[in-house]
Amino acid sequence: MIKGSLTIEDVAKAAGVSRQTVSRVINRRNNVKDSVRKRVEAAIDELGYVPNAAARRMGGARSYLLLAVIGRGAGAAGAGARTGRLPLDAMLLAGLESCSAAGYHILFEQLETDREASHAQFNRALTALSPDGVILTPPLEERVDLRASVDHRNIALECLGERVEFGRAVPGIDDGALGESATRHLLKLGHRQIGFVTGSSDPRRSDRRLVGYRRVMAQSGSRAHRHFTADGRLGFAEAVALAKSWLAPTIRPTAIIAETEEVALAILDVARELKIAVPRDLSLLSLEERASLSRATPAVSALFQPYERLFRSCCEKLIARAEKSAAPDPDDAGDAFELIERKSLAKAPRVV
Amino acid sequence: MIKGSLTIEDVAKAAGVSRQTVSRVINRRNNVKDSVRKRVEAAIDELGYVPNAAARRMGGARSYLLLAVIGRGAGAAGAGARTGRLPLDAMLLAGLESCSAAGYHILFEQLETDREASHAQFNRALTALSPDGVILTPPLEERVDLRASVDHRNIALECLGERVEFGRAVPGIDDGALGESATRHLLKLGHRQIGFVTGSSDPRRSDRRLVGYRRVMAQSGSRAHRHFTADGRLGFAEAVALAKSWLAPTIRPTAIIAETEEVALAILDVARELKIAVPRDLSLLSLEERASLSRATPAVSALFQPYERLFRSCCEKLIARAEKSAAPDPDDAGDAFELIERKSLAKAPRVV
DNA sequence: CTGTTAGCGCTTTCAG
DNA sequence: CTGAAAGCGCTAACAG
Repeated sequence: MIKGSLTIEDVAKAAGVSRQTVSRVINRRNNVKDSVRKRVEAAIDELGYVPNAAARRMGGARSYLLLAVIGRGAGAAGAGARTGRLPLDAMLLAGLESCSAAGYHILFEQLETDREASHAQFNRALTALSPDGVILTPPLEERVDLRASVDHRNIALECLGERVEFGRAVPGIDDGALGESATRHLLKLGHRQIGFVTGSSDPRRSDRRLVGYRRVMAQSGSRAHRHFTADGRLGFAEAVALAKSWLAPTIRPTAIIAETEEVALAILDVARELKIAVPRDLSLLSLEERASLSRATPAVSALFQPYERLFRSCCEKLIARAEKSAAPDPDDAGDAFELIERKSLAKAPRVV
Repeated sequence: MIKGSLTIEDVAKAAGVSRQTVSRVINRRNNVKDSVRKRVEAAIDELGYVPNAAARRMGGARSYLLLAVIGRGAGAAGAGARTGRLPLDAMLLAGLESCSAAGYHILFEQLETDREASHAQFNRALTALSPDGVILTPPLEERVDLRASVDHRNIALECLGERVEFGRAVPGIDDGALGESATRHLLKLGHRQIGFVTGSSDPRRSDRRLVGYRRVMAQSGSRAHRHFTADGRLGFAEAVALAKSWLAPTIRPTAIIAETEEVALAILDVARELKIAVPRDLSLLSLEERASLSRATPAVSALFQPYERLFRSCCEKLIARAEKSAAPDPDDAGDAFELIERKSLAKAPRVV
């Protein structure tokens, strides 16, 4: 049988108080006498009462729901994680963890491609669910219309990361800094001829990374970025061809930054074929982290954006705001990027 | 400003009907005159009205929510998909797709390890969310206590796949059949000396697959399964050692079934080291599909369970039940397993 | 500190 | 076929 649903009323009766008092207890209000609170808590435990989320929402309070929005082409497709995309599985798990700890729940919504249609879809989700917070994942943070919708409904919003553009802080992961950071790392190892191979599924992000790379290269006085750079979005085959055209001549890069795992692995293959020893003759750095990099020979180092951590942090901030509690310690934000040093990085060879 | 929330009442006024009629229209009841229905629909469109899910639930109707439950250790951890686990990202995307098409939403919940605690957590989620349907993912379908909870609340339940055990159909993916199927495939290619290397994170599933393998091997009259089988759960290092001990001697398997992508890649490495040509001298079949298999040399074939499709099918069934509409065509269930033939399979060599 | 009174937005009755 | 009434379980806003 369906048990007629255990309600706040049942608990109130059992504890001999009004349901409002029970409500105060479950919402951790501080205006309840300790002895009463204990009595109520005991009743809750004994009956196994759990407040109903929908009813709470109806009461005019929070919905205890967070909404994470992803674009088409985010995450994996088919079998295994595709390259150049969001690590959805890790993000989901991170979200579940931070939410369940606080009694929240997280929902995902994947937006259609069409701009207008996706906006409508977004609005629909917003009003149907009335979440307490929304997370816009890359590259959706650029969608001003979506941000406006959230704002208009007075819902808390978070995006993954933040960067400075034209002197202003804008939401979104700092791809430029990633490009810079990777380039600097290689420069520090003595490399001057550093190449950059794109491959991400999002050309705008590729461009920003490329800009960061070029900036640092120019500053360093190297001109390699004029030769060893691919401008457009590259498929796997083009990446291979490009790598070959770079690595076959005598004057070639001593280090390459690969935007994706796939491209990194492709370059590794090309190097092996051309009998260029990695890392002795060629250093390789991937801007995307995947398990397969650690199993390659040699294992490929990666400098990457901590999506999982960023996502978790978004959830926590949103929950904190909803609970009106202090925001989680910003100190634990950690580094902007994570570096996993494996076997593909070495000092630049003496002779180029 | 918060727009005072567009309600069913507003639509009713705009269309000049009672809110009950509007309710009937949005719930696709058939007892509404066509002209009235059109008027209401026009009003809905014009105002951009979207029914609030929480309120609908409160009205005593469906919640339009599906709950997918996963165990600890499911899905990926850290960067990139771990091996021997659920392709969570693909499942999430599949779920989002089938749900959003029907106006539903799907939530995930990851259960703690402890049995009792996880049961409590499950119950909490169930009563807090009151979902219209629940999906138990492997290996949770074995948890009788969870199934009972769902049943008790009269909530629809689906699990990934179904198999026969002791003559009865039980929920859960048919791992035994996967083992059998893989073995048969290799047998058909003329192989007799077929090895099986485990590596899954779930020993119970490994065992079932192993049993299937052994059954078919025994039927075929081969005794290879007595020699080329690993019984326990293998880590990567052990898998490598095992593969070496098999492949070094003159009498060795001509084909190996690898339970995970990781193990498959390990065997590939060992074979290369030992100068055993794949697939000429050794065929390799992975029971797990990952993108990296396609990029290995040679690319590794895989016979695997269609988690994504199964998950989607669960969502669809649940929604159909909630809508009391006919269940989706069972014909489109597709094959039990999917085979991706790549370059690692060949006929058995003449001489062993 | 505690209880009372109103709803939240929708759907189930049940009458017309 | 349509409308009116009642209430889902909870929480704001007010009284005490």
